[in-house]
Amino acid sequence: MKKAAPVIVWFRQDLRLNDNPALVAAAKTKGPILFVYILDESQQCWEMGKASCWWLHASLEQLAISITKYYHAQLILLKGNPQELLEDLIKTSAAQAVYWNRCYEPGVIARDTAIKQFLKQRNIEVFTFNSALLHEPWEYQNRSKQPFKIFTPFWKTLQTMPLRQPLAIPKNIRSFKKLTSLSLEQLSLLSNYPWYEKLQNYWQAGENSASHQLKLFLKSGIKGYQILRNRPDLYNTSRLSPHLHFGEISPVKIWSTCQQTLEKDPSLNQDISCFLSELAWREFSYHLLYYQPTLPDKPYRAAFNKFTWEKNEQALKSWQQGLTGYPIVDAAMRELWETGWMHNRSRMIVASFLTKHLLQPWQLGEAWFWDTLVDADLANNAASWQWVAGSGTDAAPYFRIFNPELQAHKFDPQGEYIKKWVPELKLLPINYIHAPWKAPSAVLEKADITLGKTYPKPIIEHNFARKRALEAYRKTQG
DNA sequence: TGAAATGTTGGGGCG
DNA sequence: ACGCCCCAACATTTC
Repeated sequence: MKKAAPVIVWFRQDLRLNDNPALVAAAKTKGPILFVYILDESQQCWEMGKASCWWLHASLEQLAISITKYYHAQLILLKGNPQELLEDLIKTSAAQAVYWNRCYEPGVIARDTAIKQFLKQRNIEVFTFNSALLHEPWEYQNRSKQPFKIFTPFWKTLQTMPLRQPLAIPKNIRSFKKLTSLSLEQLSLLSNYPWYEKLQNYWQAGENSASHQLKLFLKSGIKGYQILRNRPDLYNTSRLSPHLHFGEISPVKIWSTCQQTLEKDPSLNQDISCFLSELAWREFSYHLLYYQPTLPDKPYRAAFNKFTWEKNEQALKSWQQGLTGYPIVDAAMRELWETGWMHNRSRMIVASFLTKHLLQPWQLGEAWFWDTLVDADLANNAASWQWVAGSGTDAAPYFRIFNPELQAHKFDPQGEYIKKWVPELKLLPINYIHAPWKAPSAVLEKADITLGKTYPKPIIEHNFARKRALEAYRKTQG
């Protein structure tokens, strides 16, 4: 029998061996496999944020370990222009086919389409798969065969669509020997200043960790999720977002594990359904981005093109640094800076504050999140900012302006979230911790606080901001 | 996956 | 006992 030709498995945002369709398909060829990751420096796609770079570095390290452990093989690391690097690799290895799992950022789609065409012209086979989504963005259709614009019918449709089972790690594959690779350090994903060391206190990248996190969540976080997911002071969200973004775990795996958990404990029905609907929001974002490639830059609804934002560097900076004088906003922004992540309720509150209280363009908030979040994801980030700003489809209505003080009382009733992230307020009694500007001077003094010195006065007054936003937003109607 | 303004109701104080 | 007012509690409307 003729010996099977070598094949390339090109890892991208699928940094796992479990449930990896491209890897499974490549293994079936029986040819020796080259495992490759290419850091794209061809400027064709959205440049990664700094927190994402840190995560990628850690995730690649884990993937390389897994590949060594399972296959006694090496993950080849490269950087530069993917098309040129693949061409070189094919020349030196005599590989006959390239396997990859699809990505969905508009720039990446364009890049991959070109590479696929380029390779096919050279008689190299290309096989691509869905590993990152429950269903392909183009597989969702509403009753009139159009893309969805509203979440609820999208979610209903998703639940009726048959879903594949997760795939096991392929065994007994042959790996390609004699390779040259850059070292992980040579990818230069980490900056010289080790700011990111703090992130190591909160996160462990890699598919083992992702799978462990899912188990932990289903064991101790899912019960009561429907209510408790809104509490930034508690640990009741899955925190799987960065793992999902880099493909360390697949949504198919999450879905199927949830179904298994539900079978064991039917009383979790509401909570699991609610959690899966959050996964569906992720799908919805990808669906929107696929049909609206300008989603990250331009308002979905054209009426917002003429919106009169009040650009203000100082206001933006106060928001970024967590110095707005509104404890819940500041706690959230500092949580982000410290951990590279922010609770979803907090994200809504700070996004509402930036776009509505401060009237800063949502793109500025989006850019800050892009740089600082370890789970920064083009589709989710863009869709979510537009949702809050009101410029998206099926968005929050323009008049929905969060009152930071009320939100704080509702979702951080004991003030624990504030105490954790805004420690200079920790001595304030609960009835003032969410609104220190209301505290009598004796109370402030006792709590060791001087407003304007140890903690800022509110940079904007709520009622004034609310009315100003309503006025500005009203013009986008009709 | 709001908040604020406005409207309604009903119990209690009081003349 | 009755009408009147107050206002909390809840409901509805508006932004």
